[in-house]
Amino acid sequence: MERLSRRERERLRHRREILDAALELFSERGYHNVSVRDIAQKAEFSIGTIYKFFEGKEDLYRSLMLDKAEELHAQLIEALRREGDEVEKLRRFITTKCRLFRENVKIVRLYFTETRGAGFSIKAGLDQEIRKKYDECLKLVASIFRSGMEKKIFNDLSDPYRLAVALDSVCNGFIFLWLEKPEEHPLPEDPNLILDIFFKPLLLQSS
Amino acid sequence: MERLSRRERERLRHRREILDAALELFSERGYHNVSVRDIAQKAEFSIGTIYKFFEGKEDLYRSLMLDKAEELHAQLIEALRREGDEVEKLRRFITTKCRLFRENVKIVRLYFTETRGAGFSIKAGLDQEIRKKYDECLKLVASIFRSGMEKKIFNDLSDPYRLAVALDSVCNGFIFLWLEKPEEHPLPEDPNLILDIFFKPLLLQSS
Amino acid sequence: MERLSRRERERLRHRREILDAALELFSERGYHNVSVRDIAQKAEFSIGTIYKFFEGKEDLYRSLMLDKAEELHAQLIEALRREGDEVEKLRRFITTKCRLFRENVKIVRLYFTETRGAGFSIKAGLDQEIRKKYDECLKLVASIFRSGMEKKIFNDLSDPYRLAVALDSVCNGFIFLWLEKPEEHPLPEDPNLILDIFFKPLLLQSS
Amino acid sequence: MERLSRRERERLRHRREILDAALELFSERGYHNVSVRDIAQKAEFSIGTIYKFFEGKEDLYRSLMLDKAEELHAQLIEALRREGDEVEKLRRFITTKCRLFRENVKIVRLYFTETRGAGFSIKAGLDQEIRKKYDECLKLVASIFRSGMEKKIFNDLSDPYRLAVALDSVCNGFIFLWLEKPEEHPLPEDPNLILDIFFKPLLLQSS
DNA sequence: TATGAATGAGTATTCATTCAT
DNA sequence: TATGAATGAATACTCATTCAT
Repeated sequence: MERLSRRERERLRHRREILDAALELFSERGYHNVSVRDIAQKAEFSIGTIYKFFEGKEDLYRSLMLDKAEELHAQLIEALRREGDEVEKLRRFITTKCRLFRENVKIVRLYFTETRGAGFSIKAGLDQEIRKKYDECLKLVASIFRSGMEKKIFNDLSDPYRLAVALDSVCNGFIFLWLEKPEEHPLPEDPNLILDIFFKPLLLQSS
Repeated sequence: MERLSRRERERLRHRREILDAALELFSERGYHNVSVRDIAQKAEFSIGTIYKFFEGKEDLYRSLMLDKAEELHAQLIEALRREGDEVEKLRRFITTKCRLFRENVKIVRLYFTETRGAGFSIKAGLDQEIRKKYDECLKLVASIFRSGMEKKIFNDLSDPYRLAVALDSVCNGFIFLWLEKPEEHPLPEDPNLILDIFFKPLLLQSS
Repeated sequence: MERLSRRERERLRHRREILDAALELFSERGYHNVSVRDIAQKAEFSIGTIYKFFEGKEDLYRSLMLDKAEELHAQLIEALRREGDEVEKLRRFITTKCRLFRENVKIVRLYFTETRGAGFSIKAGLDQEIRKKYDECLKLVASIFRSGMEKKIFNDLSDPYRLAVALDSVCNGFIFLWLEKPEEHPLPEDPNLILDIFFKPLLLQSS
Repeated sequence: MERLSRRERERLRHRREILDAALELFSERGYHNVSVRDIAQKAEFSIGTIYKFFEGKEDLYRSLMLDKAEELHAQLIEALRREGDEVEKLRRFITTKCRLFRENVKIVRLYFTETRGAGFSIKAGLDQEIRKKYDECLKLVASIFRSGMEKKIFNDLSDPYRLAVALDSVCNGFIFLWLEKPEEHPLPEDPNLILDIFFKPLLLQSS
């Protein structure tokens, strides 16, 4: 078991406090409309201290995004890896993804501006790292579809990776709907609401 | 038939040239990383001339987005309104959407940062106007699903609006894939590649 | 008798229209807060035409001030030169000065910013020319005091020029009062209200 | 006795240095012909530092004017309030006013452009604040005249406030004369030179 | 070690003036 | 001759970053 010195623990706590303040501000006003001074004030540190923890505004932003991205993806991947049959795993993917987004609205707003927005945002490098993690997830979902097809649980009507993208996209679509008008379009509690779109035929005369 | 004076035609051409230069730069580097000076230089006009055509940087951006959004949405809506049965209309929606995006990659990058990104970006008002148009499209697609259900062509496995969101999201998902790695993930020419995901059951033992 | 061609007369009328528009705007907003475009619009001429009449914004301003200054000083000097005894002439100076100011509030506002303000205003040259005219007036008033002293009508309690400055200053003081709060401090119709301050002793026990 | 920290004292010194540099430049070239960059260079600070001390160019100007106006008016009012009979007080008013102006030529140039110039200059609000102080002085002088009249020291030939305006105006007139040509028209050391104009009758045969 | 005063490059915007039509 | 589109230098102000204390 690793023990950090009090010094080290304090440092980490301060780092976290700065990141929390930054997230609050960035998610409210966007990267370019928040100054380092704003963050310092909100976190109740001096500007100099911010620069002790991060190389600059950009590094602070990157750290914020990567830290959270890592955390969220770790949870998502854990959910996908847990024991269970294919359908169960897909259900878990959907519920976990929805829960994570619900619990992390602020970072998600920023996250989507980055991952979905044009690649120029802030720094190309950030994008690449997050996309890599994102793709890891998608590939795990794809592998679930593939294994389901091999077990003849799923119809192989499309390439598994594309199916994964499709499933993920539908989740995202519903999440966006919820982000825009939370009361009008609540996030589905029941993953079947999403899964049925894939599992059941929409076209009746499937001749 | 309305005829514009030479003066008027020149003005419009110049306006277009400025917007084109701006689109090029904004899509490459993002709104905040492009200065009015950059745009002026790229468009080969003086800074003052830019301000003759637009009230400011923000107005220039808004004009760019709204002009294009209007154009794209007009085409999309026209495609949805043209005669045809429900399946045909959905196919047309997919092919048109994919074609429009393929032909307008640059604006689409910006478009997605705006419509899907956090609401703070640039100006809330723009967002609202574009989202309204966007929603108009979704509602038209929803009405296709609804009419299909009434005609018993489609299974009413989900709310039509949600189905529209799902279909649109899957299209977006594939478009993003293509945007990231165009060679690896070409945009499907055949709309059935997307439609089959909805039309055919993924789950085999649909007991 | 000099006759101007129609061309020439039109030119002068246009010049006057431009100067009138400029006076209106300058007196409302001040030299630096009025653009040549504003003047052109108000005068209903094109910018280019303004530059046909004046070398630039500064020249326009100078012309405006000098034209009016000449006109006003001409009237003042005429009033001082007209026949009459010393007391009559002083009365005429006061009434004429007050009337001219009342009738030309707009130019007077500008005039005072120039003549009394710091010498930097717009262009030192302007100042000099106007001050010269101004001083001409003062010297005429001084000569009235001097002649009055010689005729033993006036007590020679002070240098005539200084007396002239004093009389003029008291007029200005009352004019400023009136400019600020016209209802509260109306301009005296009766010149004796001002003259009595000089003519009668304020101190009673003039032992 | 209040002691300021070294930090605080430095700050105040820097603020004063900036104001001094600004006064120098404004009085030479006028508000609109001095840029913030000019002031920063003259004060040997960076532009950013100027904005640490003042909200903007206008605020810097206002601070400069109000600081000095307060200081000068405080001294003038103190002079008027000190013990003494009416004639003594008037003498003190004249000598103090002349001394203050002599010692503060630069600010006075600016002061007059503001208080006497057209109301549009810089910002109406400033004008109001200074005029209020100015009027306070005038009313104090008026009260001296009034009390003198009540004591039958002064002849009540005019409204006390108007007399105050007249006296002040004559002082201003002489001060302007001195500002223009200091050698030719030195500021009177002896206040009686001005007072006699009021105290003694100019008209001999006061029939 | 922590602070925040100081820096100055960078940005949006204005406007007097020119000149092709 | 009259026009007004085009020009671009100039300016107020911001903010990421540094560094002396």
